[in-house]
Amino acid sequence: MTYLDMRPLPREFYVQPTVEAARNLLGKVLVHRTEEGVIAGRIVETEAYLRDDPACHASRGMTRRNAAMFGEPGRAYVYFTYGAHHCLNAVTSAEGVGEAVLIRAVEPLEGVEIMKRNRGTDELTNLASGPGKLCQAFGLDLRHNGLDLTGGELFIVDDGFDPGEIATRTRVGIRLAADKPWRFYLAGNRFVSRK
DNA sequence: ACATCGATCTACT
DNA sequence: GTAGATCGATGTA
Repeated sequence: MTYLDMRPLPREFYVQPTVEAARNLLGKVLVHRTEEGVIAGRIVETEAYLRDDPACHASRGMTRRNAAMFGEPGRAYVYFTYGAHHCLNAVTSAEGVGEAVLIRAVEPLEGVEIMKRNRGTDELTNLASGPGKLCQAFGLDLRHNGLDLTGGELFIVDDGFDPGEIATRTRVGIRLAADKPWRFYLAGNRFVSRK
């Protein structure tokens, strides 16, 4: 039994208010089928980015970079930033709105050796504890922008895990709308990017 | 055309 | 704790 055999969350899952989606994605499992093998990790930290939220890439209208955010829910929005890093989002809400959930951290479950190689470290808590690290560990880049998360390559499954207590904090690394409590993580989890 | 800055990470002090 | 990497998007001229 592998996470590959499990059914991806359906499109309807992503058609819900973005803050709820951010909370509901906690505890689910992100799966990437690569040529090297299957990589999977439990989502332990997310952030919501809303349409009328100055910190959201979509808040100033559609550009080539953020176009995927305005596409159908259940697709990936991957962007490149700081000249070095990629970040993975799941498009939520409804098509044309421009909202998404940033997947900030996962607990490595499967394909750990691949992740270690991709990241150049053996330390489990340093493999995917941050959005840039997560994409590097999972081998995600702009080629995956717009990919359908209900398909068979990159998807999210529910394995019945109980996320337990969810902590709510302000988002990391933003200047605008820094007071919004739209960051969520599993309380006490050691794989989050920050406590 | 040029300047600034970013949903980050690493290395170094 | 702070600086530097490094490039695309955006704002100003």
